[in-house]
Amino acid sequence: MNIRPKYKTKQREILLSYLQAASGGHITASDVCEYFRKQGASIGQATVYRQLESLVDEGLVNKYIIDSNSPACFEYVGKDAHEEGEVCFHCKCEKCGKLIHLHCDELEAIKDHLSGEHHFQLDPLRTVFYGICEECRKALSSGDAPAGSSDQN
Amino acid sequence: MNIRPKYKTKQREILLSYLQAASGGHITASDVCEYFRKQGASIGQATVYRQLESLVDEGLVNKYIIDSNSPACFEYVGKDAHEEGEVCFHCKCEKCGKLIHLHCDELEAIKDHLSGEHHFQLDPLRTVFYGICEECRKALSSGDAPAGSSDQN
DNA sequence: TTGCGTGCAAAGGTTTTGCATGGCA
DNA sequence: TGCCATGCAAAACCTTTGCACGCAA
Repeated sequence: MNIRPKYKTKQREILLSYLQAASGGHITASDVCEYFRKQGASIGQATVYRQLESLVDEGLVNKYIIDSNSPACFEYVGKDAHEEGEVCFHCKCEKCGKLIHLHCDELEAIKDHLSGEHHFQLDPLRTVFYGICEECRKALSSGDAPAGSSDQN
Repeated sequence: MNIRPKYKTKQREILLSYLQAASGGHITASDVCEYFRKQGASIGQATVYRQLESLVDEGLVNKYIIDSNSPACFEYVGKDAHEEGEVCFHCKCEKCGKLIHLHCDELEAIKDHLSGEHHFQLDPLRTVFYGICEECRKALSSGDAPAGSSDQN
């Protein structure tokens, strides 16, 4: 939550608009670099990481760490969501690696439960539910390997 | 959940007994290497990672990722918890690194909820709730940094 | 003009991989 | 004996850092 002076640079604007456009999706640092390349613009990876870090500090962007050896994901959440109690949970399929994005009151309730009963202040931003997604479960029960499985991360 | 043939090697046994002895604590790959060195035994880091991966696959050990650029932590959870329907959830304090074990019906209920409503089959063994534990929250709200803060892997 | 932001390249650290050897069953 | 596990070293990977230059204010 470092509020430091911010210049309005071209890189920051493009990055921010990209994140906003992809709102609800998950973007990695290398996605950002690729996007800039496609736009004909260019950016150094160091800048990407530094800008993303700033945006996370400012609360405009969330950072998710799904697995230790896959790159961190970023997602634009905006100022409102940050100030609101807007909570978002993530489910990660252990089989196909898919990341599912959930807004759900019942899940939010566990936040209160953990806080009230277990005195633990849940951080939904960092918490990822691991398990098996619908397609993979179907594929598993219907015999064997799903279509494009075998991946992971 | 790969059940592959397992040989009972010296390295595996020492590693497993170390993890069991440190049950409830969190251990990194380099901790393991150091432990072997102290024991007069030796092990290659590749073996450490490979064994840990196997143990995680078997459900004997859980893997926790606290921060993208700090090493992953491992913890022995045992076979019983895995084979029984006995569900155990883990809360990890992002501040002090403490790992809290929870047996709780309400948390188990989210398993059914995710399955019923979101068609996602939760794997409690892999899932870790991240957040702030009671002591750290108190320490944070009561002014500033807690006693031995600033740590965390 | 000031000093933050940028870019390049190199470093940092963790984790993975290839290949020959050793050891369990 | 057959195969898996091991160990070493090197690679791969994401991310951070140093330093000089460019650009916003």
